[in-house]
Amino acid sequence: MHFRIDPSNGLAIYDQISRQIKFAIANGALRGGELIPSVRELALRIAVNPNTVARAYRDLQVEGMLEPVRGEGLRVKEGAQEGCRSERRSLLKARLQAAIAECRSGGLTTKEIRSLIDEALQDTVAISSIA
Amino acid sequence: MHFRIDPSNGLAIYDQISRQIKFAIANGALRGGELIPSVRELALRIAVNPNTVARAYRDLQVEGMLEPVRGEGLRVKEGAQEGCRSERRSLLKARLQAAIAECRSGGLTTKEIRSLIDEALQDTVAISSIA
DNA sequence: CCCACCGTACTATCCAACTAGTACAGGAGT
DNA sequence: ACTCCTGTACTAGTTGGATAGTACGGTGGG
Repeated sequence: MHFRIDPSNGLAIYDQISRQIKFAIANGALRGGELIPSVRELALRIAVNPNTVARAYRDLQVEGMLEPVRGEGLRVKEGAQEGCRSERRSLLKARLQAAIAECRSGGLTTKEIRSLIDEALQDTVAISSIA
Repeated sequence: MHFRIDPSNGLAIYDQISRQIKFAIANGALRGGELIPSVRELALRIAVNPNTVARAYRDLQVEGMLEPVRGEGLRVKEGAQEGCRSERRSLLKARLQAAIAECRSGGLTTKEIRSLIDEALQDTVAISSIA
């Protein structure tokens, strides 16, 4: 479970946290029944205020992805993976749509957009292989 | 010159304004020597505070895209198009890269990302043909 | 000359997000 | 029983973005 928080991302930090946890559940990095990092530990790890992490966890509970275990922490709900997979898809699609819509309103043709996307795909391959 | 402002975009409003003006210069909707809409007029049109528009205009002056004309307003600088074109490219590429990077960190394969992108490209075609 | 408009500047206010610090009830492990 | 850790709750302060309102110097046109 590795986190990457970017304060200048536009997205609120607690949103970035909850998204990344959803993604981790979606791809099996976190499984049903497994305990997630405690509020204080995660806050320390990603250098963020504990309240911000708690806010993300609360959101995830409301959405039914996590459940509390008395005295131990928060656990990934059994069967949360399907929900996370479909939500991951729609979240990421919305993000791609927004970026592409801005390209269109900027006057780029579909062809030009495709070429930009190909560049970006290659660049991000390079980045993720470094990291 | 048509503007579309989305307050929940993550981007600050003044950034959205300056970006869209750069894009308009890039694709020739605004040409060198042409006066841009006044602070007060644009603010009224997009239902935003004049200060916010003024902030965007100030930024564009600092970046060398606009120049003041005493008593008349702000004018697109002669030869600003090239700069705007290259900047449009890098701004949009950065946005696409960020979206794709989030897909990758979410555990999607390049193939899955491509399929999502194709969907998004189709959807935004539909949207822009409506608008 | 005068009025309308231009950009610019400034202060005050509001709000959401985030930070900071503290406190509390409950269970685990020893 | 004691200590440590868990989530949760609360107040207070900070920051950045946006709003509201006002004011100023400069210019164009009637």
